[in-house]
Amino acid sequence: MAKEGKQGYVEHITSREEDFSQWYTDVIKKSELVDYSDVKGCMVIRPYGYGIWENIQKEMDGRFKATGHKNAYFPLFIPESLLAKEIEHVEGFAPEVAWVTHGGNEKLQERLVVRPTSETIICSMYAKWIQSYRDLPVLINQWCNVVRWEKSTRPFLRTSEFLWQEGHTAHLDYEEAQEETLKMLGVYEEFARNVLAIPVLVGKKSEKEKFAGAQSTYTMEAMMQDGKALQMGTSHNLGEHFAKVFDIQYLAKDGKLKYVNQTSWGTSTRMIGGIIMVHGDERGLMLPPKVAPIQVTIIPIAMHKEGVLDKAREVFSELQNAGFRVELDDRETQSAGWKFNECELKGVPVRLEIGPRDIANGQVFACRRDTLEKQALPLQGLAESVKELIEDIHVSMLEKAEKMRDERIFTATNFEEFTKGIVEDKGFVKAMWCEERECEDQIKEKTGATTRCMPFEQEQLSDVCVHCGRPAKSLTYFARAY
RNA sequence: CGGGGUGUAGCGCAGUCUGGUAGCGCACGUGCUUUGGGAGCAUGGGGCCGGAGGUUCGAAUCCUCUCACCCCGACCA
Repeated sequence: MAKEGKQGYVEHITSREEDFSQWYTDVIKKSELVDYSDVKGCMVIRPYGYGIWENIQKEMDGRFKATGHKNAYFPLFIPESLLAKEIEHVEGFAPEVAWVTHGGNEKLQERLVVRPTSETIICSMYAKWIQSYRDLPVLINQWCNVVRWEKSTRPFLRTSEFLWQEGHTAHLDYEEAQEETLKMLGVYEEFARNVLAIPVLVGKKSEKEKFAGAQSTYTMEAMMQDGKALQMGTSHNLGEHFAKVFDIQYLAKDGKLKYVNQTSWGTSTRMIGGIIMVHGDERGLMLPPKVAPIQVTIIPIAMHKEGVLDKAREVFSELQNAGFRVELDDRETQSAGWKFNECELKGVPVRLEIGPRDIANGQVFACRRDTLEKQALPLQGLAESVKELIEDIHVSMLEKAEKMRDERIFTATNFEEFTKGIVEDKGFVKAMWCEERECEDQIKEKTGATTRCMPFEQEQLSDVCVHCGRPAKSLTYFARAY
């Protein structure tokens, strides 16, 4: 933010309290994460924004390798007949698929859909690949783009085209598939916490909210600073459903022909939207150090003075060799103050200032993005202190997000409390629920909230269903959602 | 698809009510001085006012029709 009365400030960001939605739009544009394209609902991810995605990919892919998954690639186009094989699935996605009707000037015999997800094309291949129990499990992931022709769109949160990873596995039986489903949900949860510094709620989706064609869907839900929920990842146990449709059978040890049990799980560029809405503040982005494209920016002060630039370059090399993603901002065209503000807008975790005064004292001046606290760090052992600083930033960002989330989770044992939690306090509400669809619809209509997830650890809050008076079955989180 | 808004320089806007041939801030070019929280002075370049039609001597401004985008809802990672 600019100082009052100071001429020449560049960016103004709408206050979060004033208009969270506008704040979000301002931040992503002004920090150069994305731009709007000419095609409605498609975003241009600029290099700085893509850098976050690259780091997410790297971190997550490492985890997939550790759990034995391999990457592969399947086609962008899916023949209509293939998609249409699974009726529940096609009904779930039909309203939002993009069709290819022509190849060059010729009309195609059969229309193609641009994949909204790849279950069908992958299953059709699995049917060929899997013959025996010896071929199982199949553990494959793909990084790709998918297209869903959404009616209304928002950068990162809901775009016509988005980047994601989708894991597709095939297993011997239901139990093994279930284990895989929960294992990958666990991987996502750990990733969100340890990489994105976002604490999530995990649990099961209601029948209404579950994936088209899945036996059961599990989710991780994060709370944004305006109290709305963002689904940041899902993991589905598909059971034998797709196997029966696509005829994926194997010969078991006992000589019987059996259907495989499958899972699929995915996370997308939506997570970047989550990072922005969980951590950002009045100055702009605040990136968790593990995904920040630039972890440290070095800003030389009074660059023209003897030795300043040399020392800055020295520090740059030292940190780079120590493995940090570091940038030396030696542009002569911008003033130091301008660079400070830009760093904050773009959410760089650590800013180092090096000026004549610091050099004389054998130190650099460090400012951390999360608290904006400044401290002098001795040049001696700098890489180590920066490492500690960065680790500390991650921890304190996570703690802050955790506090923010917990403060806005309310418990309701009747509908008055429920409405208050959703409408007035604008948060998540924990309540007992009868698991009836009708009840879910009424809640949506009256409060705007949807069921987010049913947690694994069940506790008994009240015997009365929150709304409709039928016997309560499950503890459930409700919230408005993005 | 409903409800609300906005289209004027690269970005953000004023001007529209009450028609008179387009202005401000930032950004950009050049020169000098600056550089520890968005620098200063001087000087310069850039717009057929979203599009089409109409009214008028004259339209950014009034009328009609269109197109695009944004926000809030219904649908979704």
